[in-house]
Amino acid sequence: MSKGLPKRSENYPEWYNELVKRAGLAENSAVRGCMVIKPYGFAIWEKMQRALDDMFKATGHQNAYFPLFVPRSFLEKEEEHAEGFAKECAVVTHYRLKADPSGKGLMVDPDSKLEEELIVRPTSETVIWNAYKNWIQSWRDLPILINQWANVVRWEMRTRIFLRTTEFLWQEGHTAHATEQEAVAETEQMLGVYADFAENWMAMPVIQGVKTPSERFAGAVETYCIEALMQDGRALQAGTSHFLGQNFARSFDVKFVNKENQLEFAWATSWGVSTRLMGALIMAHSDDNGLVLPPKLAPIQVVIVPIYKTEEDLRKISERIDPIILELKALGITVKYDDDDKQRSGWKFAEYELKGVPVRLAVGMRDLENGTVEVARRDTLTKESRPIESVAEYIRGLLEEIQSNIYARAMEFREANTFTVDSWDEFKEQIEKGGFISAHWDGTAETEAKIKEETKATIRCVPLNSIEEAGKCVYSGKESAKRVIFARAY
RNA sequence: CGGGAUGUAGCGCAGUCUGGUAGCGCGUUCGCUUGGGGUGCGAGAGGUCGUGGGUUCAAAUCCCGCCAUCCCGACCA
Repeated sequence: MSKGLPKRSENYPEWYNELVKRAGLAENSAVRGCMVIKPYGFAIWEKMQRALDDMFKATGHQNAYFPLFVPRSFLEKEEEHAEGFAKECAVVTHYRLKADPSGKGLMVDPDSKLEEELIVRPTSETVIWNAYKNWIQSWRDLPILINQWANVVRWEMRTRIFLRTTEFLWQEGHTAHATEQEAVAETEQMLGVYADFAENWMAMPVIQGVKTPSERFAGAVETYCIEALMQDGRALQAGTSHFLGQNFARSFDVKFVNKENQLEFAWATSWGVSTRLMGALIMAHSDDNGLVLPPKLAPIQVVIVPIYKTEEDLRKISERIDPIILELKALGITVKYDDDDKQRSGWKFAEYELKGVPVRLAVGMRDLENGTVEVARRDTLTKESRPIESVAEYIRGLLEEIQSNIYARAMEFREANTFTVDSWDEFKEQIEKGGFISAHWDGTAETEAKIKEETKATIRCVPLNSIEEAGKCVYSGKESAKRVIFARAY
Protein backbone atom coordinates (compact mmCIF):
# COMPACT_ATOMS: atom_id res chain seq x y z
CA MET A 1 0.00 0.00 0.00
CA SER A 2 1.47 3.33 -1.00
CA LYS A 3 1.92 5.97 1.66
CA GLY A 4 0.64 8.84 -0.38
CA LEU A 5 -2.93 9.58 -1.31
CA PRO A 6 -4.09 9.51 -4.92
CA LYS A 7 -3.80 12.98 -6.45
CA ARG A 8 -6.93 15.10 -6.78
CA SER A 9 -5.91 16.12 -10.26
CA GLU A 10 -5.52 12.52 -11.40
CA ASN A 11 -8.51 10.79 -9.88
CA TYR A 12 -10.77 12.90 -7.73
CA PRO A 13 -13.27 10.20 -6.68
CA GLU A 14 -10.48 7.85 -5.68
CA TRP A 15 -8.74 10.62 -3.77
CA TYR A 16 -11.99 11.22 -1.89
CA ASN A 17 -12.60 7.57 -1.08
CA GLU A 18 -9.05 6.96 0.03
CA LEU A 19 -8.98 10.09 2.14
CA VAL A 20 -12.16 9.11 3.97
CA LYS A 21 -10.64 5.74 4.81
CA ARG A 22 -7.08 6.75 5.51
CA ALA A 23 -7.98 9.70 7.70
CA GLY A 24 -10.06 7.34 9.81
CA LEU A 25 -13.37 9.06 9.12
CA ALA A 26 -15.44 6.13 7.94
CA GLU A 27 -15.42 2.89 6.05
CA ASN A 28 -17.84 0.81 4.03
CA SER A 29 -19.65 -1.73 6.13
CA ALA A 30 -20.69 -5.30 5.51
CA VAL A 31 -24.12 -3.92 4.75
CA ARG A 32 -24.23 -2.66 1.20
CA GLY A 33 -24.54 1.08 0.94
CA CYS A 34 -24.16 1.65 4.67
CA MET A 35 -21.13 3.09 6.38
CA VAL A 36 -19.32 2.71 9.65
CA ILE A 37 -18.49 6.17 10.95
CA LYS A 38 -15.25 5.81 12.89
CA PRO A 39 -14.37 7.74 16.04
CA TYR A 40 -12.43 10.53 14.32
CA GLY A 41 -15.15 11.04 11.73
CA PHE A 42 -17.85 10.89 14.37
CA ALA A 43 -15.99 13.46 16.47
CA ILE A 44 -16.28 15.91 13.57
CA TRP A 45 -19.97 15.09 13.17
CA GLU A 46 -20.48 15.66 16.89
CA LYS A 47 -18.91 19.09 16.61
CA MET A 48 -21.25 19.89 13.73
CA GLN A 49 -24.20 18.63 15.73
CA ARG A 50 -23.27 20.70 18.72
CA ALA A 51 -22.93 23.91 16.72
CA LEU A 52 -26.16 23.34 14.81
CA ASP A 53 -28.07 22.25 17.88
CA ASP A 54 -27.05 25.43 19.69
CA MET A 55 -28.25 27.46 16.73
CA PHE A 56 -31.59 25.63 16.67
CA LYS A 57 -32.08 26.24 20.39
CA ALA A 58 -31.11 29.88 19.97
CA THR A 59 -33.92 30.23 17.42
CA GLY A 60 -36.46 28.74 19.79
CA HIS A 61 -36.53 25.08 18.79
CA GLN A 62 -36.66 22.04 21.03
CA ASN A 63 -35.53 18.50 20.34
CA ALA A 64 -37.87 15.52 20.38
CA TYR A 65 -37.90 12.03 18.96
CA PHE A 66 -40.34 10.25 16.69
CA PRO A 67 -40.41 6.58 15.61
CA LEU A 68 -38.18 4.92 13.05
CA PHE A 69 -41.16 3.16 11.49
CA VAL A 70 -43.81 4.77 9.36
CA PRO A 71 -47.03 2.82 8.69
CA ARG A 72 -47.58 2.52 4.96
CA SER A 73 -50.95 4.26 5.26
CA PHE A 74 -49.21 7.37 6.67
CA LEU A 75 -46.81 7.62 3.79
CA GLU A 76 -49.67 7.32 1.34
CA LYS A 77 -51.57 10.31 2.66
CA GLU A 78 -49.71 13.14 1.00
CA GLU A 79 -49.82 12.16 -2.63
CA GLU A 80 -46.75 13.89 -4.02
CA HIS A 81 -44.76 12.98 -0.95
CA ALA A 82 -45.74 9.32 -1.36
CA GLU A 83 -44.87 9.32 -5.02
CA GLY A 84 -41.53 10.97 -4.40
CA PHE A 85 -40.33 8.50 -1.79
CA ALA A 86 -42.06 5.27 -2.83
CA LYS A 87 -39.15 4.14 -5.03
CA GLU A 88 -36.59 4.16 -2.26
CA CYS A 89 -38.18 2.70 0.82
CA ALA A 90 -37.07 -0.19 3.00
CA VAL A 91 -40.17 -2.07 4.10
CA VAL A 92 -40.73 -4.21 7.17
CA THR A 93 -43.21 -6.96 6.40
CA HIS A 94 -42.63 -9.49 9.20
CA TYR A 95 -41.76 -9.36 12.86
CA ARG A 96 -40.31 -12.78 13.60
CA LEU A 97 -37.78 -15.35 12.44
CA LYS A 98 -37.73 -19.05 13.10
CA ALA A 99 -35.38 -21.99 12.69
CA ASP A 100 -35.22 -23.09 9.09
CA PRO A 101 -36.72 -26.59 8.76
CA SER A 102 -33.80 -27.58 6.54
CA GLY A 103 -31.83 -27.44 9.77
CA LYS A 104 -29.57 -24.57 8.84
CA GLY A 105 -30.00 -21.01 10.03
CA LEU A 106 -33.07 -18.86 10.30
CA MET A 107 -35.93 -17.96 8.04
CA VAL A 108 -38.71 -15.42 8.08
CA ASP A 109 -41.68 -16.88 9.86
CA PRO A 110 -44.52 -16.61 7.34
CA ASP A 111 -47.00 -16.56 10.22
CA SER A 112 -45.58 -13.28 11.43
CA LYS A 113 -46.67 -11.20 8.49
CA LEU A 114 -47.68 -7.69 9.52
CA GLU A 115 -51.21 -6.57 8.80
CA GLU A 116 -49.81 -3.29 7.55
CA GLU A 117 -46.24 -2.87 6.37
CA LEU A 118 -43.95 -0.50 8.22
CA ILE A 119 -41.68 1.74 6.22
CA VAL A 120 -38.29 2.60 7.63
CA ARG A 121 -38.50 6.41 7.61
CA PRO A 122 -36.99 8.11 4.61
CA THR A 123 -38.04 11.34 6.37
CA SER A 124 -40.56 11.96 9.14
CA GLU A 125 -43.16 14.44 7.95
CA THR A 126 -45.94 11.88 8.03
CA VAL A 127 -45.37 10.38 11.49
CA ILE A 128 -44.80 13.81 12.89
CA TRP A 129 -47.89 15.39 11.37
CA ASN A 130 -49.92 12.44 12.52
CA ALA A 131 -48.78 13.32 16.04
CA TYR A 132 -49.25 17.07 15.55
CA LYS A 133 -52.91 16.38 14.84
CA ASN A 134 -53.35 15.69 18.52
CA TRP A 135 -51.20 18.59 19.64
CA ILE A 136 -52.87 21.35 17.71
CA GLN A 137 -56.38 22.65 18.40
CA SER A 138 -56.07 26.38 18.82
CA TRP A 139 -53.87 29.17 17.53
CA ARG A 140 -52.60 29.22 21.12
CA ASP A 141 -50.91 25.86 20.49
CA LEU A 142 -48.84 27.37 17.74
CA PRO A 143 -46.14 27.62 16.70
CA ILE A 144 -44.66 24.19 17.33
CA LEU A 145 -40.91 24.35 16.81
CA ILE A 146 -39.35 20.92 16.93
CA ASN A 147 -36.19 19.28 15.71
CA GLN A 148 -35.09 15.69 15.85
CA TRP A 149 -31.68 14.10 15.40
CA ALA A 150 -32.18 10.76 13.73
CA ASN A 151 -31.16 8.21 11.16
CA VAL A 152 -33.14 7.71 7.98
CA VAL A 153 -33.03 5.18 5.17
CA ARG A 154 -33.31 5.87 1.46
CA TRP A 155 -32.67 2.89 -0.78
CA GLU A 156 -30.49 4.60 -3.35
CA MET A 157 -29.23 2.61 -6.29
CA ARG A 158 -25.75 4.03 -6.12
CA THR A 159 -24.08 5.14 -2.94
CA ARG A 160 -21.00 7.17 -2.09
CA ILE A 161 -19.63 7.31 1.39
CA PHE A 162 -21.01 10.33 3.30
CA LEU A 163 -22.45 11.88 0.11
CA ARG A 164 -25.15 9.34 -0.50
CA THR A 165 -25.53 6.32 1.75
CA THR A 166 -28.51 4.05 2.23
CA GLU A 167 -28.72 4.95 5.89
CA PHE A 168 -27.58 8.37 7.00
CA LEU A 169 -27.69 10.58 10.06
CA TRP A 170 -29.34 13.94 9.98
CA GLN A 171 -31.50 16.41 11.80
CA GLU A 172 -34.97 17.25 10.64
CA GLY A 173 -36.81 20.28 11.89
CA HIS A 174 -40.60 20.18 11.70
CA THR A 175 -42.57 23.23 12.57
CA ALA A 176 -46.24 24.17 12.55
CA HIS A 177 -47.51 27.74 12.32
CA ALA A 178 -50.73 29.70 12.41
CA THR A 179 -50.01 31.77 9.34
CA GLU A 180 -48.42 31.40 5.97
CA GLN A 181 -46.15 34.39 6.53
CA GLU A 182 -44.85 32.95 9.75
CA ALA A 183 -44.11 29.59 8.14
CA VAL A 184 -42.34 31.22 5.22
CA ALA A 185 -40.33 33.34 7.64
CA GLU A 186 -39.36 30.19 9.54
CA THR A 187 -38.28 28.47 6.32
CA GLU A 188 -36.11 31.41 5.40
CA GLN A 189 -34.75 31.80 8.90
CA MET A 190 -33.56 28.19 8.96
CA LEU A 191 -31.98 28.52 5.56
CA GLY A 192 -30.10 31.44 7.03
CA VAL A 193 -29.00 29.29 9.95
CA TYR A 194 -27.64 26.69 7.54
CA ALA A 195 -25.82 29.29 5.48
CA ASP A 196 -24.37 30.77 8.65
CA PHE A 197 -23.21 27.35 9.79
CA ALA A 198 -21.72 26.43 6.42
CA GLU A 199 -19.81 29.66 6.12
CA ASN A 200 -18.77 30.38 9.69
CA TRP A 201 -18.17 26.86 10.96
CA MET A 202 -17.40 24.82 7.89
CA ALA A 203 -15.65 27.76 6.19
CA MET A 204 -17.58 26.82 3.08
CA PRO A 205 -19.23 29.56 1.05
CA VAL A 206 -22.75 28.71 -0.13
CA ILE A 207 -25.31 30.15 -2.49
CA GLN A 208 -28.76 30.51 -0.98
CA GLY A 209 -31.61 30.00 -3.35
CA VAL A 210 -34.84 28.24 -4.19
CA LYS A 211 -35.21 25.04 -6.15
CA THR A 212 -37.13 24.82 -9.39
CA PRO A 213 -40.43 22.86 -9.19
CA SER A 214 -38.79 19.74 -10.61
CA GLU A 215 -36.08 19.74 -7.93
CA ARG A 216 -38.49 20.47 -5.10
CA PHE A 217 -38.89 18.22 -2.08
CA ALA A 218 -41.83 15.87 -2.57
CA GLY A 219 -44.77 17.52 -0.86
CA ALA A 220 -43.26 21.02 -0.54
CA VAL A 221 -44.65 24.26 -1.90
CA GLU A 222 -41.18 25.77 -2.03
CA THR A 223 -37.75 24.29 -1.36
CA TYR A 224 -34.92 26.58 -0.33
CA CYS A 225 -31.38 25.32 -0.42
CA ILE A 226 -27.75 26.13 0.10
CA GLU A 227 -25.44 25.04 -2.70
CA ALA A 228 -21.69 24.69 -2.41
CA LEU A 229 -19.02 24.16 -5.04
CA MET A 230 -16.59 21.29 -4.58
CA GLN A 231 -12.96 21.35 -5.72
CA ASP A 232 -13.68 19.20 -8.76
CA GLY A 233 -16.15 21.77 -10.02
CA ARG A 234 -19.30 19.88 -9.09
CA ALA A 235 -22.06 21.33 -6.98
CA LEU A 236 -23.28 19.87 -3.73
CA GLN A 237 -26.61 20.58 -2.11
CA ALA A 238 -25.58 21.09 1.49
CA GLY A 239 -28.91 21.77 3.16
CA THR A 240 -32.58 22.30 2.44
CA SER A 241 -35.42 24.15 4.08
CA HIS A 242 -38.96 23.57 2.89
CA PHE A 243 -42.09 25.64 3.05
CA LEU A 244 -44.73 22.90 3.08
CA GLY A 245 -47.78 25.14 2.93
CA GLN A 246 -50.83 23.33 4.27
CA ASN A 247 -50.14 20.12 2.36
CA PHE A 248 -49.38 17.92 5.34
CA ALA A 249 -51.97 19.56 7.56
CA ARG A 250 -54.57 18.81 4.92
CA SER A 251 -53.42 15.21 4.51
CA PHE A 252 -53.42 14.59 8.24
CA ASP A 253 -56.35 16.84 9.00
CA VAL A 254 -54.51 19.16 11.35
CA LYS A 255 -56.86 22.09 11.91
CA PHE A 256 -56.82 24.80 14.52
CA VAL A 257 -59.22 27.53 15.53
CA ASN A 258 -57.75 30.87 14.60
CA LYS A 259 -58.27 34.19 16.32
CA GLU A 260 -61.38 34.77 14.23
CA ASN A 261 -62.83 31.53 15.58
CA GLN A 262 -62.50 29.83 12.20
CA LEU A 263 -61.07 26.41 11.52
CA GLU A 264 -57.90 26.55 9.48
CA PHE A 265 -55.20 24.10 8.41
CA ALA A 266 -51.83 24.64 10.04
CA TRP A 267 -48.86 25.85 8.02
CA ALA A 268 -45.72 23.76 7.99
CA THR A 269 -41.99 23.80 7.38
CA SER A 270 -39.30 21.18 7.49
CA TRP A 271 -35.55 21.54 7.15
CA GLY A 272 -32.54 19.28 7.33
CA VAL A 273 -28.84 18.73 6.97
CA SER A 274 -27.17 15.35 7.05
CA THR A 275 -23.88 13.50 7.31
CA ARG A 276 -23.51 14.57 3.70
CA LEU A 277 -22.00 17.70 5.24
CA MET A 278 -19.01 15.54 6.15
CA GLY A 279 -18.46 14.92 2.47
CA ALA A 280 -18.86 18.61 1.75
CA LEU A 281 -16.34 19.50 4.41
CA ILE A 282 -13.81 17.06 3.00
CA MET A 283 -14.25 18.09 -0.61
CA ALA A 284 -14.30 21.80 0.06
CA HIS A 285 -10.87 22.17 1.65
CA SER A 286 -8.69 19.09 1.65
CA ASP A 287 -5.55 18.61 -0.43
CA ASP A 288 -3.25 15.85 -1.68
CA ASN A 289 -1.68 15.54 1.78
CA GLY A 290 -4.99 14.81 3.44
CA LEU A 291 -7.79 16.57 5.26
CA VAL A 292 -7.80 20.27 5.92
CA LEU A 293 -10.22 20.97 8.74
CA PRO A 294 -11.48 24.37 9.78
CA PRO A 295 -10.33 24.90 13.40
CA LYS A 296 -13.90 25.34 14.63
CA LEU A 297 -14.78 21.76 13.64
CA ALA A 298 -11.43 20.05 14.19
CA PRO A 299 -11.59 17.42 16.96
CA ILE A 300 -7.94 18.21 17.68
CA GLN A 301 -7.00 21.82 17.03
CA VAL A 302 -3.37 21.64 18.06
CA VAL A 303 -1.11 18.63 18.25
CA ILE A 304 2.22 18.79 20.01
CA VAL A 305 4.95 16.37 18.98
CA PRO A 306 8.01 16.06 21.20
CA ILE A 307 11.23 15.11 19.45
CA TYR A 308 13.61 13.21 21.64
CA LYS A 309 16.07 10.37 21.87
CA THR A 310 16.15 9.48 25.51
CA GLU A 311 13.62 9.23 28.29
CA GLU A 312 15.48 12.04 29.97
CA ASP A 313 15.01 14.30 26.94
CA LEU A 314 11.31 13.50 26.86
CA ARG A 315 10.98 14.34 30.54
CA LYS A 316 12.61 17.72 29.99
CA ILE A 317 10.45 18.50 26.99
CA SER A 318 7.28 17.45 28.79
CA GLU A 319 8.17 19.65 31.74
CA ARG A 320 8.41 22.64 29.46
CA ILE A 321 5.33 21.72 27.45
CA ASP A 322 2.91 20.91 30.29
CA PRO A 323 2.25 24.55 31.22
CA ILE A 324 1.75 25.40 27.54
CA ILE A 325 -0.90 22.69 27.31
CA LEU A 326 -2.66 24.14 30.34
CA GLU A 327 -2.56 27.61 28.80
CA LEU A 328 -4.02 26.32 25.54
CA LYS A 329 -6.78 24.48 27.36
CA ALA A 330 -7.53 27.59 29.39
CA LEU A 331 -8.04 29.40 26.09
CA GLY A 332 -10.59 26.76 25.10
CA ILE A 333 -8.29 25.13 22.58
CA THR A 334 -8.37 21.38 22.07
CA VAL A 335 -4.84 20.09 22.28
CA LYS A 336 -3.24 16.69 22.01
CA TYR A 337 0.24 16.00 23.31
CA ASP A 338 1.51 13.00 21.38
CA ASP A 339 4.44 11.58 23.30
CA ASP A 340 3.57 8.08 22.16
CA ASP A 341 6.81 6.22 21.61
CA LYS A 342 5.25 3.69 19.27
CA GLN A 343 5.52 6.01 16.27
CA ARG A 344 8.31 8.22 15.06
CA SER A 345 8.00 11.97 14.73
CA GLY A 346 8.14 11.94 10.92
CA TRP A 347 5.34 9.42 10.85
CA LYS A 348 3.30 11.57 13.21
CA PHE A 349 3.77 14.66 11.07
CA ALA A 350 2.37 12.87 8.05
CA GLU A 351 -0.43 11.32 10.09
CA TYR A 352 -1.69 14.57 11.59
CA GLU A 353 -1.54 16.21 8.20
CA LEU A 354 -3.66 13.38 6.84
CA LYS A 355 -6.10 14.00 9.68
CA GLY A 356 -6.24 17.71 9.04
CA VAL A 357 -5.12 18.97 12.46
CA PRO A 358 -4.91 22.76 11.90
CA VAL A 359 -1.77 23.46 13.95
CA ARG A 360 1.18 21.28 14.84
CA LEU A 361 3.88 22.13 17.33
CA ALA A 362 7.18 20.31 17.37
CA VAL A 363 9.53 20.65 20.34
CA GLY A 364 12.99 19.16 20.59
CA MET A 365 16.11 19.66 22.66
CA ARG A 366 17.26 22.39 20.31
CA ASP A 367 14.09 24.32 21.05
CA LEU A 368 14.56 23.95 24.77
CA GLU A 369 17.99 25.55 24.43
CA ASN A 370 16.66 28.37 22.26
CA GLY A 371 13.35 28.84 24.05
CA THR A 372 11.47 28.21 20.82
CA VAL A 373 8.89 25.89 19.33
CA GLU A 374 8.21 24.98 15.72
CA VAL A 375 4.69 25.96 14.60
CA ALA A 376 3.31 24.33 11.46
CA ARG A 377 0.07 25.34 9.75
CA ARG A 378 -1.98 22.70 7.98
CA ASP A 379 -3.73 25.08 5.61
CA THR A 380 -0.58 26.58 4.12
CA LEU A 381 1.86 23.77 5.02
CA THR A 382 4.27 26.40 6.32
CA LYS A 383 6.48 26.22 9.40
CA GLU A 384 8.00 28.86 11.61
CA SER A 385 9.90 29.09 14.84
CA ARG A 386 8.20 30.98 17.67
CA PRO A 387 9.22 31.94 21.20
CA ILE A 388 7.76 29.26 23.42
CA GLU A 389 6.57 31.50 26.28
CA SER A 390 3.98 33.36 24.21
CA VAL A 391 3.01 30.52 21.92
CA ALA A 392 -0.43 29.79 23.41
CA GLU A 393 -1.70 33.28 22.77
CA TYR A 394 -0.16 33.20 19.32
CA ILE A 395 -1.98 29.99 18.50
CA ARG A 396 -5.30 31.40 19.55
CA GLY A 397 -4.92 34.07 16.89
CA LEU A 398 -3.48 31.63 14.41
CA LEU A 399 -6.51 29.35 14.66
CA GLU A 400 -8.77 32.26 13.85
CA GLU A 401 -6.57 33.19 10.95
CA ILE A 402 -6.64 29.63 9.61
CA GLN A 403 -10.40 29.54 9.90
CA SER A 404 -10.79 32.69 7.84
CA ASN A 405 -8.02 31.77 5.41
CA ILE A 406 -9.71 28.48 4.57
CA TYR A 407 -12.96 30.30 3.96
CA ALA A 408 -11.27 32.94 1.83
CA ARG A 409 -9.56 30.28 -0.22
CA ALA A 410 -12.81 28.40 -0.84
CA MET A 411 -14.53 31.67 -1.75
CA GLU A 412 -11.74 32.54 -4.14
CA PHE A 413 -12.08 29.13 -5.74
CA ARG A 414 -15.80 29.53 -6.14
CA GLU A 415 -15.46 32.96 -7.68
CA ALA A 416 -12.83 31.73 -10.10
CA ASN A 417 -15.18 28.89 -11.05
CA THR A 418 -18.43 30.75 -11.47
CA PHE A 419 -19.12 31.77 -15.03
CA THR A 420 -21.64 34.04 -16.60
CA VAL A 421 -22.70 32.42 -19.82
CA ASP A 422 -24.96 33.75 -22.57
CA SER A 423 -24.78 31.28 -25.44
CA TRP A 424 -25.60 27.61 -25.73
CA ASP A 425 -22.23 26.74 -27.26
CA GLU A 426 -20.45 28.48 -24.45
CA PHE A 427 -22.70 26.69 -21.96
CA LYS A 428 -21.91 23.24 -23.35
CA GLU A 429 -18.21 23.99 -23.40
CA GLN A 430 -18.10 25.41 -19.89
CA ILE A 431 -20.16 22.69 -18.26
CA GLU A 432 -17.51 20.17 -19.29
CA LYS A 433 -14.93 22.15 -17.34
CA GLY A 434 -17.08 22.30 -14.21
CA GLY A 435 -18.09 25.12 -11.94
CA PHE A 436 -21.24 27.16 -11.43
CA ILE A 437 -22.79 28.61 -14.53
CA SER A 438 -24.96 31.67 -14.20
CA ALA A 439 -27.31 31.79 -17.17
CA HIS A 440 -30.76 32.83 -18.26
CA TRP A 441 -33.51 30.24 -18.26
CA ASP A 442 -37.00 30.57 -19.69
CA GLY A 443 -38.61 29.11 -16.57
CA THR A 444 -40.07 25.99 -18.18
CA ALA A 445 -39.59 22.44 -16.96
CA GLU A 446 -39.17 21.31 -20.60
CA THR A 447 -36.11 23.47 -21.13
CA GLU A 448 -34.71 22.41 -17.79
CA ALA A 449 -35.13 18.75 -18.73
CA LYS A 450 -33.58 19.21 -22.15
CA ILE A 451 -30.55 20.91 -20.69
CA LYS A 452 -30.15 18.12 -18.18
CA GLU A 453 -30.48 15.52 -20.88
CA GLU A 454 -27.93 17.15 -23.16
CA THR A 455 -25.35 18.25 -20.59
CA LYS A 456 -26.12 16.47 -17.29
CA ALA A 457 -26.30 19.93 -15.75
CA THR A 458 -29.15 20.75 -13.39
CA ILE A 459 -30.45 24.03 -12.11
CA ARG A 460 -28.98 24.13 -8.65
CA CYS A 461 -31.09 27.06 -7.59
CA VAL A 462 -32.55 30.41 -8.33
CA PRO A 463 -30.36 32.54 -6.06
CA LEU A 464 -32.18 34.64 -3.48
CA ASN A 465 -29.97 37.60 -4.21
CA SER A 466 -30.26 37.41 -7.97
CA ILE A 467 -31.00 40.69 -9.65
CA GLU A 468 -33.75 41.32 -12.15
CA GLU A 469 -32.09 41.40 -15.53
CA ALA A 470 -33.90 41.00 -18.83
CA GLY A 471 -32.26 38.39 -21.03
CA LYS A 472 -32.74 35.43 -23.35
CA CYS A 473 -32.83 31.79 -22.22
CA VAL A 474 -29.47 30.19 -22.93
CA TYR A 475 -31.21 27.17 -24.46
CA SER A 476 -34.51 28.31 -26.00
CA GLY A 477 -33.79 31.99 -26.60
CA LYS A 478 -37.09 32.91 -24.95
CA GLU A 479 -37.49 35.85 -22.59
CA SER A 480 -36.01 35.50 -19.11
CA ALA A 481 -36.10 37.87 -16.16
CA LYS A 482 -33.17 36.55 -14.16
CA ARG A 483 -30.21 34.24 -14.16
CA VAL A 484 -30.17 30.88 -12.41
CA ILE A 485 -27.25 28.69 -11.33
CA PHE A 486 -26.47 25.57 -13.34
CA ALA A 487 -23.93 22.86 -12.50
CA ARG A 488 -23.28 19.18 -12.56
CA ALA A 489 -24.08 18.01 -9.09
CA TYR A 490 -23.39 15.24 -6.61
C1' C B 1 -32.79 -3.94 -13.73
C1' G B 2 -29.33 -3.44 -18.40
C1' G B 3 -23.75 -3.08 -19.97
C1' G B 4 -18.59 -4.02 -18.27
C1' A B 5 -15.03 -5.90 -14.78
C1' U B 6 -13.08 -8.26 -10.44
C1' G B 7 -12.89 -12.04 -6.31
C1' U B 8 -5.43 -15.06 -4.33
C1' A B 9 -2.31 -13.23 3.44
C1' G B 10 -5.02 -7.59 7.40
C1' C B 11 -4.57 -4.00 2.81
C1' G B 12 -2.92 -3.34 -2.46
C1' C B 13 -1.60 -6.64 -6.26
C1' A B 14 1.24 -10.53 -9.58
C1' G B 15 0.64 -15.59 -10.98
C1' U B 16 -4.50 -17.84 -14.92
C1' C B 17 -3.26 -17.19 -21.71
C1' U B 18 0.72 -22.09 -21.88
C1' G B 19 -2.24 -27.05 -15.47
C1' G B 20 2.94 -29.43 -11.76
C1' U B 21 0.90 -27.97 -5.20
C1' A B 22 1.48 -20.00 -4.19
C1' G B 23 4.58 -15.09 -4.63
C1' C B 24 5.63 -9.45 -4.27
C1' G B 25 4.87 -4.59 -1.79
C1' C B 26 2.77 -2.39 2.54
C1' G B 27 1.28 -3.68 7.33
C1' U B 28 2.28 -7.08 11.46
C1' U B 29 5.86 -9.85 15.38
C1' C B 30 11.01 -10.08 17.46
C1' G B 31 16.11 -8.02 17.66
C1' C B 32 19.50 -4.27 16.73
C1' U B 33 19.66 0.62 14.60
C1' U B 34 17.46 5.33 14.00
C1' G B 35 14.79 9.65 16.08
C1' G B 36 13.80 17.96 13.68
C1' G B 37 9.21 14.92 7.54
C1' G B 38 6.16 8.18 6.79
C1' U B 39 14.45 5.35 9.56
C1' G B 40 17.76 1.25 8.05
C1' C B 41 19.21 -3.89 8.39
C1' G B 42 18.21 -8.91 9.80
C1' A B 43 14.94 -12.88 11.32
C1' G B 44 9.79 -14.69 11.74
C1' A B 45 4.31 -15.29 11.60
C1' G B 46 0.31 -15.21 8.32
C1' G B 47 -3.44 -18.00 2.51
C1' U B 48 -9.04 -24.77 2.49
C1' C B 49 -6.66 -18.99 -4.10
C1' G B 50 -15.24 -16.25 -3.34
C1' U B 51 -18.32 -20.80 -3.60
C1' G B 52 -20.46 -25.65 -5.54
C1' G B 53 -19.66 -29.13 -9.20
C1' G B 54 -16.92 -31.17 -13.59
C1' U B 55 -12.32 -32.48 -16.68
C1' U B 56 -7.31 -34.46 -15.31
C1' C B 57 -2.29 -38.61 -12.53
C1' A B 58 -2.41 -33.38 -11.02
C1' A B 59 -6.58 -27.23 -10.99
C1' A B 60 -5.51 -20.48 -8.35
C1' U B 61 -4.88 -21.86 -13.65
C1' C B 62 -9.41 -25.36 -18.18
C1' C B 63 -15.26 -26.05 -18.34
C1' C B 64 -20.34 -25.21 -16.09
C1' G B 65 -23.44 -23.18 -12.18
C1' C B 66 -24.02 -19.94 -7.99
C1' C B 67 -22.67 -15.86 -4.66
C1' A B 68 -20.43 -11.22 -3.63
C1' U B 69 -18.21 -6.62 -4.75
C1' C B 70 -16.80 -2.54 -7.92
C1' C B 71 -17.41 0.66 -12.33
C1' C B 72 -20.94 2.81 -16.22
C1' G B 73 -26.47 3.93 -17.00
C1' A B 74 -31.67 4.71 -15.07
C1' C B 75 -32.98 7.06 -9.31
C1' C B 76 -31.41 10.61 -5.52
C1' A B 77 -30.09 14.62 0.82
